Amino acid sequence: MGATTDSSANAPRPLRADAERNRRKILDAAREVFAERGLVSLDEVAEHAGVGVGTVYRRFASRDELIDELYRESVGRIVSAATAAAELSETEPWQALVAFLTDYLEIHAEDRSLSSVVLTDAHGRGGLEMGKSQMAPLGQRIVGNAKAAGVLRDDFSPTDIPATVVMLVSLMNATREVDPELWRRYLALALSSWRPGGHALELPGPALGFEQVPSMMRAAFSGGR
Amino acid sequence: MGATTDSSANAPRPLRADAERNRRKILDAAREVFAERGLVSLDEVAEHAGVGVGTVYRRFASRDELIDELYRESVGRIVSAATAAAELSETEPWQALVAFLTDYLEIHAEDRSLSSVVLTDAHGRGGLEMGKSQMAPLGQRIVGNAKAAGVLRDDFSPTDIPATVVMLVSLMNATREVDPELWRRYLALALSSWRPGGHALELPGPALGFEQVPSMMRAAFSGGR
DNA sequence: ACCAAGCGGAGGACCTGTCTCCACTCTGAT
DNA sequence: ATCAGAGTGGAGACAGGTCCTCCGCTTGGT
Repeated sequence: MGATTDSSANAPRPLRADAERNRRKILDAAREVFAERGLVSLDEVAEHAGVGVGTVYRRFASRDELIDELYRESVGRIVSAATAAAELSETEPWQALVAFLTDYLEIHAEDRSLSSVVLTDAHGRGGLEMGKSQMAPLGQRIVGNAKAAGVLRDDFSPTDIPATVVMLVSLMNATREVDPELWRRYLALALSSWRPGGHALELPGPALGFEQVPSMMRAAFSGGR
Repeated sequence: MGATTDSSANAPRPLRADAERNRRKILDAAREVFAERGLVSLDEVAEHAGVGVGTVYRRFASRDELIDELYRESVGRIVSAATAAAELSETEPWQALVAFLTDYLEIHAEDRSLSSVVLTDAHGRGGLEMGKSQMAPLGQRIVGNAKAAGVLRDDFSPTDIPATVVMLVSLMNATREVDPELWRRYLALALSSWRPGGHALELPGPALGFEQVPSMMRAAFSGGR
């Protein structure tokens, strides 16, 4: 039963030292470049990592495999935030809702490509689906508690959360370069529209300057299609 | 001074009947296909129009030229809506704001590609810039009147309008197939967050069903990048 | 009946991204 | 110190997409 070097019987094979070093370089480079420029090509990741394309493709069969590897942690952080908020919502339902959305959007603010990985099933190879599927029930519980406590208008629906996330993340992606904190202003506005009877929150930051508007529009809609 | 057939001296040349017919077919096809699928290639426009690619390229030097031609009217409609709202805002400032945003977004709802043409300068050949430049002052006047009348919170900024447009148009583009009227719900929520002290409006339609959420997410973020 | 204006659409030029291949280099066990 | 074989790099094959040209054939208008 004893193996030559490793304990577990089905250990695939230890990577050679230089190979392991390159693997790390690739993962770090990918994390960095995906976070700031989106899901670029593996050729670009290779260049950023300072290795050849061949090296990247030998280590990761496809970009999707690399994505699964990279985003496991982010998905975990999101699920933790949601779980914590769901628990808090038993006693402090409004504060839990605010905290959840704030945490959730802060995580997205750190990584430009997170929205396409986490909010759709178009990328990755299924390794993240389990984590993602936990979100809906947690969201329902947070909304349910808030409504039961009377801090949300009656016609509020749990799906208003994802719809609002779409709007805020779209805005966030459009204003990343120009004012990376701007989404907080519109989150505060959204939240204040959800209270029954209306309940104006204080806005956490200033609006955009006039000269920044074209750049936001360009980032939001230049893609065409 | 007399010309053979036409009055104006610098008339370039009358188009042959079949050529004129094809020109119309191209324009109509482009309007239709741009409205429902975005700014697709001229090859696709040609196929949709039932003419050869060569015919399209002989008539329009580039896609941008075609765009200028097509969207002159839409820009005109937007400017009219804004002008009318700015005038109405002298006497009915809140209603004017609501009407302006509703009209503006309804025009966008009819045409998927309008946002990339009208809200950026990335498409077209400059023929629409004059119209677009009229928008900012009209918006400022509408906001100014609303604030003077006390129907907008004090910290509301004129640039909150374009930021909100980015959010609502992004949502609209993501929910076109699934629920083309959904944006009205979130416009109502946005508007009610703008009133001083809070003022909950009635929501004009239901939220999305749970099963429609993934499709919205996919449409919003599948692009990657 | 004639012929220039107009037509279609195959295909060339170019771009971007994915992935393979193989001559060479380097690691690490002996 | 040696050397088997794991690991490397990057040119380039391939796929898919857009733009645009070219030229033999068709058609409208006089």
